Formats: sequence, structure tokens, C-alpha cells
Amino acid sequence: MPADDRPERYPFADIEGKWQRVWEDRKQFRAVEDPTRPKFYCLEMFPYPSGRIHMGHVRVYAIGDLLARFKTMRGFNVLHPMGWDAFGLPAENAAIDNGVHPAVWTHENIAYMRTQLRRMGISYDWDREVTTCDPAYYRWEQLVFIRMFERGLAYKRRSRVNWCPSCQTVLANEQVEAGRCWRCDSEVVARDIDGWYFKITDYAEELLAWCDRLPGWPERVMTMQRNWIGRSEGAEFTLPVVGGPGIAIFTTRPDTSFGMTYAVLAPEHPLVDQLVADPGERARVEAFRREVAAQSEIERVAADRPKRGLRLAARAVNPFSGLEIPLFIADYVLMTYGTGAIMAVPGEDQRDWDFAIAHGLPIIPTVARPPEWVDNQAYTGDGVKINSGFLDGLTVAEAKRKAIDWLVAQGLGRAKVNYRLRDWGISRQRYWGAPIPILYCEKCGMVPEREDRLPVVLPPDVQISGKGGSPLADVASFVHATCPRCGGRARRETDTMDTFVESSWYFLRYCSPSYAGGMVDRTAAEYWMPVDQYIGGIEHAVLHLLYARFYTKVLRDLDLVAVDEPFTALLSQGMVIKDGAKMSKSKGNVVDPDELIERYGADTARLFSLFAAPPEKDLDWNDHGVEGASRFLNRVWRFVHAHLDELGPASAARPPALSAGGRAFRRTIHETIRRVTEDIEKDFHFNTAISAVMELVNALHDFDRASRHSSALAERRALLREAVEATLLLLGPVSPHVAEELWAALGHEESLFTRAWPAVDEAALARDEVEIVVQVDGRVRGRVTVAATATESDIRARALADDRVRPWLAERVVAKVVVVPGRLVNIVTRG
RNA sequence: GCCGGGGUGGCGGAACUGGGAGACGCGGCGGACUUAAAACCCGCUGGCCUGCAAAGGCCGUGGGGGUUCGAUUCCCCCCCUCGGCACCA
Repeated sequence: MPADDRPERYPFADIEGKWQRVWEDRKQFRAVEDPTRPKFYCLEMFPYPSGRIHMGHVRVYAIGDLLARFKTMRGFNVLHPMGWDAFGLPAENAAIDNGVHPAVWTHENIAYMRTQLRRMGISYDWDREVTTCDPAYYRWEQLVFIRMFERGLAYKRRSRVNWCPSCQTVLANEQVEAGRCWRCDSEVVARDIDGWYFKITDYAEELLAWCDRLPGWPERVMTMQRNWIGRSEGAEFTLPVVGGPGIAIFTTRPDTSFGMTYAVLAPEHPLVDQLVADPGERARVEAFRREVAAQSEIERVAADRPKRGLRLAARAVNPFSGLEIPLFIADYVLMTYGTGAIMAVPGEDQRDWDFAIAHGLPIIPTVARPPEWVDNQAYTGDGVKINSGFLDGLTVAEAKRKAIDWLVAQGLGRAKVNYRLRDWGISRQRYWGAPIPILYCEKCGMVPEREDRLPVVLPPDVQISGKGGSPLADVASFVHATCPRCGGRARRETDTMDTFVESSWYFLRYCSPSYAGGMVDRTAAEYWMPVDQYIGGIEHAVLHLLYARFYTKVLRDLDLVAVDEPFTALLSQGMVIKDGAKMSKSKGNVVDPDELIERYGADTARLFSLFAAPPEKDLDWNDHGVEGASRFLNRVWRFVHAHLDELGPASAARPPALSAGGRAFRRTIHETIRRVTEDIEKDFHFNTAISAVMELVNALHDFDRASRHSSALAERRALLREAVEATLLLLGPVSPHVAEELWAALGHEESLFTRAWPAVDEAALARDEVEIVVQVDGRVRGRVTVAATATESDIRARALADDRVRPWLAERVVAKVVVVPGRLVNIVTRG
């Protein structure tokens, strides 16, 4: 864009650079522990150093900075740090594509993005910057890994995992979205592989319980976490097999047991081999297993897919009814949930119904159907038990309890709670991550690294091909080591940790970023933790946010921190949309923050991203809207500069008695302060807070015009000054540079951000008169102005007597008059 | 299928606890300034209708019903849409 077609604008580039330097020179945003003041830990999710910031970053950091500056002005000791989520695959892919070492690529990106963030003028304490690929950072997570290993919270096992063929690595369940890799969208395949796991399932109950104890979190995030954890109550019991070993069954509907007409095992269930004796049957089972294994993850999750199964020769006995029932292996039963085997009750489970219909199996209803029920599907509702022996006549809930009691009495089973949540697979067969501090000794076996030999540093010299296998396995100097226990020959683990491990505790490291005695200095953590306000995208609802909650609880149990939960409140901000789609290079709808700041300045970019939508909603980017934001800041700038002589330098004393117009204007000033404060504090409605400031500026112009020729000069000056100062203070957290500059122009020598947030003068809010709306039968027919002290009967009389109202009452009888003091009167009539 | 969010002017969005629907901004229209344009400043701007005008009427918050003096707001049913989970026994 050529410079000369830009509208005339205040010199934002000079101002922004100037104040960024001043704030930095003064170390104005340095956070120091101070037990005498209330603390506020304000945190935005740190970025992955991908190369450049995008509009989503601008939005989240504008929100965070608004809150940090606002809380500072409200008297809190604010911690507002920034760092880099620096490990991860894109760095490795860049190495493969361009031959740049991941470390070089990452550090170059960090350097550039740091300058971008500085140009936004965010109030970070840069002295606390944390970079997760730094050995001084990840050494502590290696130490915690060892502690977790010692307690069985980190363990290794071979199991079926999600493998991304493109990223050439394992993915955690949380990183698979509808059968595809969360990063590259490739179809995920199943593989049996050795890997390291964190025992997040040990914390399922606590993670779930705290979902109800975090009122500062959005309900939708908590719902997603609850669903992800997926608690279900039921019973586990042993299903006897004729002449064979019993099969463990989990069910949430023990009340329906009398309706169990067959049972099903997952194809890969280990008991299947013991149940199959005949070589011919064995071959059929093997063929069926191959058939199931061949289907991709996508096919597996496809809806309404016909259920395939194979009937076994072995038969089981329904312990409730005593009847012999057939046994199947079928693809609709998952080895990874419950016990990998189910009792099938087609009458009350749709999946079992579908399978029973397809295989001609009997269906016995065990809950009485409602009269209008059409019997073409399973019935899952409540009702009275039937066909159920000693459970007959009970409700479903009663029968569940009684069935469990019976199982316990028979010694067959017990009540059981199951979770959908699986352990967190943290092994990655990639280079750019924190090494797992484990060695394999020829004599001692699997041994954790000695703590005094930490960190296990990621070796710089490595060949990254992306062709599969952990690149570290080819680095002889890394792999070959001595056993920490016996000193003999040992090999190092060559998998690295999932980068979500680093982001599970970075907020703790900010409390004492260079502490050398451990992960975190307890005193600092006890002062700052937990994070009071966390801000970030909804995409992490069950990824980072669940992992960080889990990891914090582990650190608590390792006695490293004293908090149960890391984040007291969460603000989950929406995406930035343009032309109906998320901004992306492939769609060509990207707005580059650099260009935006170049053209309009950071203050405008911030103002617009806060004004255009409430933070939790998606923000529809609109170039005209940015113009509007810029126009507003220019309007404020021009007004202050046009009135500098009148406004300053010293603040004029307000005359004791104000004119009616003066009182009305002053009420607007203080109503604005109240509205802005409430909008920010109560529900993060920054868009309406900003619109309130815009209204104040409009009122300021009106007052200026109206009082220009007034003789009450002292009143005019005092109120202009009060209004302008309020405007700048309220605007400061949104557009800090221009506010600070104009604040200085008014003659203030101290930073605006060391000033207290303006207080509402309750006396200024008082009104002498109020306007009352008069309705007849619910329709507005007139308005009357009455004294604020008017009684209900005064208001009623005035309403009934109003000239505009009376014609609507002609030839009608007044049946009722509703008076809402200060608001309206509704006259209800009868014809 | 289950769970959660949402549906308001041409557009982004606002509306306290059930009380004047459409704040604020964008866009549009008109005016002022200017040789002219941009910028800036002022005014109007949901739809339909009556009126020369002043002014006024009716309709209107996805659709239908209900509660209420009064419903964008509460209740019931339905439609659409976005997001999450998805053979979880």
C-alpha cells in the first residue's frame, strides 16, 4: 500500500516504539514476589515458535495484556510471563526440507517472534522468559520422569498404538481426531509397539471430581473433559464357560443380565486361544482376526457399519438364568475398554440388537415397554423389570443394585467403575524432544539415569531423514553409555517425550525461571500459583488442559507444589475467521500482523481484535472494522491535542455546584467507569467495555460543543479534564501506547499504568429526574419525566393523565396498572 | 446417535434479575468544509403502511405453542447451524 493513500493519522509508529523502550528501560513489568500485596498470575498459552505470529496470537495476547494491565491498575501484584513451546515436529520437518538444524530453526524463529511480540507492546516480564528446548528446562522434567518411574506413574509397555505414517511417530489418544493425526491430518494406523506411558488413569477420579470445583472454567470445556474421562458405573463379574476358563465381563446394566442371550469377546482377547481347541476353528479365528485388523481406523469408526462376528464352538452359561448361551468374537467389541468382553442383551442395547438380528439370535426384553412402543429396536429407557427372576417388578435402578448384591453374594462379581480415559502415551520416535532418562543395561535391565548425571542432553549431531525409527538410535555417542547402577555397558532409550510434557509445567517454571535447585522454588510457587487467569484456544480443551491438570497433581503428590489445580480460571477464546473460514495460507485469507501494525499500529490492531467480538466467540475479521478502530484512536488523539491548552497542565479544581448539563455529563463519565469496570471484571465483555468508552468520547464531543460558549469556564475545564483522564485510563489496557502518550501530554510524569484504576463517584450517578415509559396493553404509548423520588401513585397519576396516553384509554376500562419504579408503567385495559 | 454452544438489521454485534429490541462499530444515504477529492465534522439509517409535513400506525429477535400486565430473556415441541465425542458395553 503506498504511503500517500493512507489517511492522516497520529504518529503511532514513533509513539509505540518510544513507549516500548521506556517500559523496558524502567523494567516496568518486572514481577517481584511481595507477600504484602495480593497477587494475580495472568497467563496466555505460550506459542509454538513456528516462524511468525498470526492473528490468533494477536487476539489472545491482546486479551491477556488487557487483563494484566487492568489488574495492575486495580492494585494487584501481577505476574505476566512469556516463553516458547520450543520442541516439536515442525522444527524437524524444516530440517528435512531445508537442511537447517532444528535448534537453529527454532532459535531463529524465537528471535523473530520475540520482536513481533515486543512490537505489540505486551506487558511481559521478559526476565522470566522460558524456552522448553533448553536443557536447563527439560532437565527438571527428566528428574520428574524418574520420580514417576519409581512410583509406577511412568511405565513402559507394548501395546496397540495410534501411528501416524506421515509424522513417523506414535500419537496419544488425545492427538487423534476422527481417525486422523491432529497435526498433519494423515490417516492413523494401528501398530503394536513398545512405548512409555504416564498413568493418567490413576487420576481419572480426581480429574473428574475437580471438574465440578472449577467455576472459573467455561462449561463447554469441563463438559468435554468429563466426556473424555468417560466415567461409567456398573458391575464386573465372571461369566462361566462350559468346560473352560471364566470370562471377565463389564456391564453398566447388570439389571438386564437375565436378557443376556449371548456373549462376545474382542477378536484379540487373550482368552480366545484357550477357548478354541479345534484346528479348523483356530484357522477361522485367525482369518477373522486378519480381516478385522485390515480395516483402517477410519473404517472402524464409521457410523452404521454392519457388525461382523464369528461364532465359537465353546458355550457360556448365563449365571442369572442358568441357560447356556453361545459365544462370539466380533469387531464391535473393543479390547481396550472394560474387560474386552461383553454380555449381550439385545433387548436393551442397540448394538447387541443389530448383531442379534443379523445372526438370528434370541431377544428377551427385561424392561416393560411403554404402551405405544414399536418393537423394532432396543429399549434403553426406564421401566419395570420383567422376565428377570428375582428382579421382576423392580425399577431399573433398584434392579441394578440388587443384581450387584446377588453377584457379590454368589462370589461372581462386584460393583465396578470404568473410564474411557487411557494412559497417556508419551513416547515419540522423533529427535526434537526431551530425551527419556532411561537406560537398558545388559545386566541390570531397565534403569533410570542417575540424578547427578542429568540432564540427558539431546545430542546436536544427528541425521534426520524422516524415514522412520528414532533418529537418536543412530547417534552412537548418545546411545552407548554406562549403567547408572553397575557401571557396565548400557544403551540409552532413544524415544523422546511428547512435547505436551513440557507444556504441562511451564507455568510453574515462570515462578522461578532460573532456579537451579529444582523444577521450581517452593516459596515462589507458593506465592504465585495457581494461575489466576489462563487464556487460550478451545483446541486444547482435552489436550494440554487435561495433561497440565494431571501433571500438576503428580507434582503435588511428589511434594513439589502445594496446589491441586494449575488454573483457577480459564478464558477460552474463539478463532479468528475471515470470509467465513479460519485464516490459513491455503485459503489465502491470512491477515499478517506485521503488515497490520505497520499500517495502523499495534494499538489499533489490539483495539479491533478486542472490540469486534466477545472473546469466547469466533472473531470475524473485517478490514473496514480495523479502519473504524483506527479512526476512533485518531479521534481521541485529535481531541486531546486540540484541547491541550484548556486541559492542562494542572488539574483544575471542580467547582462545587455544577450546571444541569455539567451534572449530566459527569454522570456519563462515572456511568462509563462503572460499565467498563463491570464488563471487564464480571464477564470479560471487552467489546462492550470498549463501546462504552466510545460512547463517552461521543458525549465528550457533545459536551465540548455545547459548553464552548458557556460562561461557566471553570466547570467546562474541570469536566473536560475529568472526562479525558477517565477515557485514557479506561483505554490504557486496550491501547496502551496512545493512552500513555496522551497521558504524558496532559502533564503527567508518572506512567498511566502506575495509576489506580478510576473509581466510580456514586454521588455523580444520582439522578434528580427519571423518564418513565408508559405502556397501554404492553405497547409504548408515551413517556413521562418524574422526580426520582416520585411515589408509585404519583407516577401512576402522571401516566394516566399524559396527553399521548389518554386517547388510547378512551372508551376502555382500566383494569389494572402495573408500576415498575424507575422504569415503566403498563396500563392494562378491558374493552 | 449422545453432549455442549449458537440462530437478533445489509454486516460484526448490544440488551441488568422478565420491563423502551437493535447500544457501539462497519457499510449506506444526505449535509458541511474544499477549486476538487481524501481526511475531518454534523445528521439520518430494521421492514411495511398513512401523511405535503409535523407526526403516527402495524409487523419484527429461526418456526409453532404456552406462562405473564409485559418474553430476545422462562417452559414445551420443532427446524437450522457450529463444535466435541462416537461400536466405551
